Amino acid sequence: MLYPRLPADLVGCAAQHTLLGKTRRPRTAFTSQQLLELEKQFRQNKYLSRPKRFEVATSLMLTETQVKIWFQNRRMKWKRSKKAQHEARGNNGAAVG
Amino acid sequence: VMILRSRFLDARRKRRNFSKQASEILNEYFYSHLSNPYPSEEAKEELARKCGITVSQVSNWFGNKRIRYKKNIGKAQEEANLYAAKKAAAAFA
DNA sequence: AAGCGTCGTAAATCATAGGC
DNA sequence: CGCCTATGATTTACGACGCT
Repeated sequence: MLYPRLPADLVGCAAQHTLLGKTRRPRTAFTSQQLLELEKQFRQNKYLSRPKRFEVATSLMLTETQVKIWFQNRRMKWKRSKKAQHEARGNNGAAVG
Repeated sequence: VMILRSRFLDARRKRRNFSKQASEILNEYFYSHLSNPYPSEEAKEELARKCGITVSQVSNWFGNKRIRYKKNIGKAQEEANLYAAKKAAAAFA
């Protein structure tokens, strides 16, 4: 079902890891309240301490792993947006080609 | 309830479809690398330049394409044949 | 070893574009 | 015009690998 020869492990694992006994957590739709609080925490700290992570996870009824992953993803998004912003200044009207 | 997530945060999601030519370039790359449709960072940069879009957009395009191709092999096969034929024609020219 | 970091990705979902 | 599918972008969740 996957491409015959992918970079080995890249997709290979994602496709059938269920055979390893683990089940991937279904995609959760975080509530706006959860998102609001997570964003608020992120504005204060880009990285969460262990105790803070527990506190946030508990109050939002999420697992600590979900909170950890959310922060990891949020940092990547933050980085992308900073990069995009940076690039947008450099050319200020200049064409690419 | 939380579906109210939209309406204000999503004005950013304005998008335009890529040009016909850009789609051609991306599809040609995809179908000529079907056995490993994972362009390197360098390849993505070149595709982005040729298509006049960003590297992130190239990544998005390949992510969407891989998934949607797998989800409909039969239908996509026609597209694959189309591009294979196109490639063959180009080889003769 | 444990554990969190980034990077690249799958898959689901969102929101709009565009055809009819 | 509204409905519907195509399509680009965003959002969760991981595997691989890094470092400490």
